Amino acid sequence: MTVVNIGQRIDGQYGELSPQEQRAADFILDHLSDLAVYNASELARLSGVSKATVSRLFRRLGFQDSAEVREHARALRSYGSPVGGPGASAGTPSRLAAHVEAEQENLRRMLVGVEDGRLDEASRLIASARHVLVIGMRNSYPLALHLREQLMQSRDRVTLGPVPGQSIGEDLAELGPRDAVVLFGFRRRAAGFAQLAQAIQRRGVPLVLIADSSARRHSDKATHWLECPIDSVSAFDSYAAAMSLVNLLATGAMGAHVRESRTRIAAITSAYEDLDELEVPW
Amino acid sequence: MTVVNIGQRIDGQYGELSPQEQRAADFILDHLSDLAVYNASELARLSGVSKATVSRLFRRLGFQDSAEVREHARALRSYGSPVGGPGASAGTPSRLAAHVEAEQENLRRMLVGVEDGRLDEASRLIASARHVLVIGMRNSYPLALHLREQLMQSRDRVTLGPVPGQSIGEDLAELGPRDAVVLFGFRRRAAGFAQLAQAIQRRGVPLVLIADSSARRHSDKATHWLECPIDSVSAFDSYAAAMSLVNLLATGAMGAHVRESRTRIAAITSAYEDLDELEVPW
DNA sequence: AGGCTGCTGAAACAGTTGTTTCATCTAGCT
DNA sequence: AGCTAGATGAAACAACTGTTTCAGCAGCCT
Repeated sequence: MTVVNIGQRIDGQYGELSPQEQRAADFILDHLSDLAVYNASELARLSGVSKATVSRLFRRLGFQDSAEVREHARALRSYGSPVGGPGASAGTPSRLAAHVEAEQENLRRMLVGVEDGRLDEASRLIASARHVLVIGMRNSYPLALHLREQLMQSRDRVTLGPVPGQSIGEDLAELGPRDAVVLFGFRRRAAGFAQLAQAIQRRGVPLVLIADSSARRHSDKATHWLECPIDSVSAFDSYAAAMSLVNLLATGAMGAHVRESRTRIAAITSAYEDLDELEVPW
Repeated sequence: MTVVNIGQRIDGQYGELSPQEQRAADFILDHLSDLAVYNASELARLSGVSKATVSRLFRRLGFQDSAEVREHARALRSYGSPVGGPGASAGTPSRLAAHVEAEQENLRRMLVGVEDGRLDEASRLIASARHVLVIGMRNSYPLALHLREQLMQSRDRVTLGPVPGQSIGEDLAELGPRDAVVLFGFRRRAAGFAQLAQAIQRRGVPLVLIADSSARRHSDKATHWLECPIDSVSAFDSYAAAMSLVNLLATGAMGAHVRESRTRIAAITSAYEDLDELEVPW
């Protein structure tokens, strides 16, 4: 069974629609991807017809009422691929597609939560801090590790904690207001996380906290709070969006850094060289 | 002038919000990118609070009424489209959008390169191997680390190499045709990569090779070749899609594994428990 | 011209949404 | 225990939304 979406329905009977109905239909077609955002009254107002006409149009298109259209529009909204009906979901391919769709949604959400300048501020902080300490435990550790490596491309004095056999306290003891800590705090945080965040705050060290929504309660201890979803259709959380955020942060820090450092050229060049570097012959 | 969006407003006073208000705020944060789609009643229903609470929350956040929130949500929604602000775009917002778009493209390509059964085969191999050795150096190391942690959720005998102070040769010496190696080989491979791959092949150990296109020349040494793009608009490669692939592989290995192991229930249960686990009190 | 048909928006109306009020409840305090 | 302050949802209500009715109107045929 193929789902016939509203755009197709309009195309199918555009000719039989009355002039005013066509006007409304035009507007709908022009805002298909946004449709869920408008209600029927607005549709009427924005397309310059009466509410009555919109109401009639929906009927004509085979919908029971405007609520049905709304519902339909929301189903459309999660587009990304005009994936087949839900029936096919049993098999492998759509399981993978669902996975990818979830990732894309995570990316979108990550972006929205970060694009209002937070990312830039955090980048600047990291770029200009005297010393940067990156902390991540358990599932957050690979992210911390990766961020540290990337930051090292454009600045020095970036350390990773905790180093085995040394407490974080020791790392922290050397930091002050002119330094910065990047703390990853994704779900399944180790015990002591709150104390750690608090200790950082008390020492007056600017803190960039990167975590999923479960860490909101700690966000007040951070000077910069970057929320990143890790939702997944599988039993494991997915850190793809987080990985993407790490890239953004490292990139941003490099960009911000170069403005105020004489190492600018060297930094950029070396990073780009890395990119283009030919494989070493073995 | 920075626009203070609703997400920031919530973060700014999350602590002062009442429990129910936090509940509603959580829902809003989780649907920031979608916010324009919901009206206040739905927000109330979906987040499990009364309409009154939602109404009060909006006030608390500095909005006149829900109409203002709606308007605000629509303004937010504008990302992704060429927002068009003439000079205003100053790079930042669309730079981020471009980044996310590149990530999504990587995800799609990763999926296409993997959904023809390769992933399933690799998963089954990993699930049924006697011993699994996961190897990743440099930029691939965080991925290897993460994969190892995830695989440990559903099976034992998963080791990570190389361990500092020990050569990979030693790890490898104990492996044979009934074991498996997962080798990450993303761009900027260390010298010796080719020899390593060859050594694995010669020992007859099944090899899952995960890397970007630059490693194609090594793909013939692998029994399972999973290509994953890491293209990025920035100076750094992005491992988001790779991270996503790791999730798929770990999930698949768990799924394949349970079919032939009595630890099935335990494995699934523990993984799901992790998911739902309440935060430990600190 | 007259009669017919279908399109249309104004208006009436029923249903829904969002705000405010109010009684109840809870936690903290004495 | 009694008291207080804040939190909360039910309910009342005002505002808005969407459907239906209805009268006007334009086009068309005879």
